[in-house]
Amino acid sequence: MYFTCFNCDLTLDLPESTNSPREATTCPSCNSDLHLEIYKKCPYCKSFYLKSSSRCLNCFRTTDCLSLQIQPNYNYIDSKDSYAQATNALNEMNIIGFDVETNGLDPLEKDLLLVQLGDEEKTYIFDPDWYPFLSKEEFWSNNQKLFIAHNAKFDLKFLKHNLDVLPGKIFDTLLAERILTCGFSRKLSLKEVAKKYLKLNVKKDRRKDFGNIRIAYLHEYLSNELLEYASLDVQILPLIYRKQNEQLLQQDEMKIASLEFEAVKVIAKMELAGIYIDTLKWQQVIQSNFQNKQAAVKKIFQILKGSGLSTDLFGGYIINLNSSIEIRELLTRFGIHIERADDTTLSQIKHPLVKYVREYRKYEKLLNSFGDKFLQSVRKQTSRVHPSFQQIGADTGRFSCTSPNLQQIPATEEYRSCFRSPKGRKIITCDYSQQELRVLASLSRDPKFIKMYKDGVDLHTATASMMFDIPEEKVEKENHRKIAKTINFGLAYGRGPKSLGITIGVSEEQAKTMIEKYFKQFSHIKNWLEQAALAAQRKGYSVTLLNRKRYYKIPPKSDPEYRSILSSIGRRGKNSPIQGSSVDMIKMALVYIDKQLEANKLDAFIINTVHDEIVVESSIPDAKKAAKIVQECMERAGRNIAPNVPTIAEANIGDYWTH
DNA sequence: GGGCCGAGCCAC
DNA sequence: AAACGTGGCTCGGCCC
Repeated sequence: MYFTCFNCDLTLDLPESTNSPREATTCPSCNSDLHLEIYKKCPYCKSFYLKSSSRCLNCFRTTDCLSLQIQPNYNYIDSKDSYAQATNALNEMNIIGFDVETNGLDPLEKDLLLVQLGDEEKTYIFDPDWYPFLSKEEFWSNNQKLFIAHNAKFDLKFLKHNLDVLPGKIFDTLLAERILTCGFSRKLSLKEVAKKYLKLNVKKDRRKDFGNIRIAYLHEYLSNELLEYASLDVQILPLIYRKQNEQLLQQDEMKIASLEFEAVKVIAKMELAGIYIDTLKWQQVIQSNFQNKQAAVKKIFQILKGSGLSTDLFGGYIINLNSSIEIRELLTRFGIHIERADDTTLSQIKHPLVKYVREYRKYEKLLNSFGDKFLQSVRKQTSRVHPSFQQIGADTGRFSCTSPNLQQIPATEEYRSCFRSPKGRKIITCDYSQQELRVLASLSRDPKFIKMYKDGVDLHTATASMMFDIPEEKVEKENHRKIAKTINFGLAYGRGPKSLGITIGVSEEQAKTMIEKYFKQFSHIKNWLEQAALAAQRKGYSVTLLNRKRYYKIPPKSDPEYRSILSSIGRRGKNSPIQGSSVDMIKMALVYIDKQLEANKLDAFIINTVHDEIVVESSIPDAKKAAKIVQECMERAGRNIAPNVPTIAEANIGDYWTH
């Protein structure tokens, strides 16, 4: 039995009979009599991990991988009889593997070629002839049945678009794997997952096989081999499910998994719905920012000319204003020496040239990231964009978004107003008020912080009043309140005195004093943050209010980066429960909203979500009702996740996405 | 001509 | 003694 001293990291091999790990055993190295925990040695990577843990936190392997032989076995449905046989069998199954084959990734542009349903014994393969019948089957919505899919979002989008049905209960083996190994690994493909749990080598990606098939010639292309592989993909799903389900129970992550499995349906619908773009307005914005950029360029070259230095100061070619190297070089010629040419550095230099370079960059960035290229992802027929959300994109549980990333649209009316409602409809924007700070209040149970939220006072003013010990009416907005606000928001990031000092323009020493004043008032927050950092470093993971876990790779003490990695884990350990619990909350809200809008048969649907915000498109007559539902659902999720702190969501009905 | 990476910057 | 958390996109610059 191995023990590790958390004070000095010495690992001891002690006899099995040693009593409770928490007992005051003295460490022979540092004499610490605390912090001893029993460790097991991993048979694969030989590292140590907590005895109570079900898997090695270093390599994440379990010792109970099974080896199995599995033979493809399928029924290709080609008659009324075989269809009846298949649906009878499916009606009897409680665990149903579910997969589809398509000739492309975009459900709005490409075809659903096959739908495969079955268990580990047999797969029933349905071609498009059967969709009209299949769509009427009631097993889809039967809550006794669990549909197992790998990356269900993909299959659900094609199913919804072609058959207009969605399964009631889903288990997504990709999401399950992400939950189980969050922060440790991103080996999420079916191939990797099958290898891990079944020691099975699944053949290559099926997409390439089906990619070129045109639906009219489907039958000519389908070979036994193709169908066998399509069948195997389904047959292994229930097997993987059983293994992962057990792991989820062991790691106490069933609750968070159930939430993610409910949410995946909502995300699939949201991606299909897309968001309407006023492309004309978008082009006008591009035009105006292009002119702004040109104006900055003109100013820059005027200054260059006026300085006596010509534009060929780079050996005959004109300076590339997009190159930070060349910008730095240029500034050197003007007697300005900088190490980095980023905006924070440039913002401290008072020089007209620098001013216009910053101006140029600003518009160049907007034109590049939010220019013509963005319009390419707009679907011409409908003038809508259909971005791709990664449901657990960040290790904290947050969504990430691509093609295009709707979570980084500039928060200005100029850009946001391009995301509008089509004619005769409305946009509802609803966001949580200070979501992360309220979550921190809930996590830390700080009585003063919670009271401020219960009293509904201005949080930053009230914290300023307390930390500077002055009445609220004496709090200066640009001084005390600003400092309090900066500290409040910095808490969730593990921000230190140096960075705080730079932001509010005081010395590091002064910043340190202010943080001390702050923590003197909010000692529970101080304690919680410290404990969260320590827990992450010691246990190797953080947890959210719904027990979502994020694992950390703890380096060996011999790692030259050991100290810096460990403090990084400390900061992430502070941030992850806050950010992650906020994620739990908004995902729960998304599920509630989707259910309520449907239950009330409203012509309204979710079109976007950005961390603490949900955007819904609605018909005009339903808008008020929908907005009320959105707000209520968000607040209900707040009460569920953080019951000890009031959660406020603010809804706005308008013609476009507001901020 | 494509892949990769860091710099820089957009969001919350 | 420090050290601001989570992403995606585009570009320059370098490599093969």
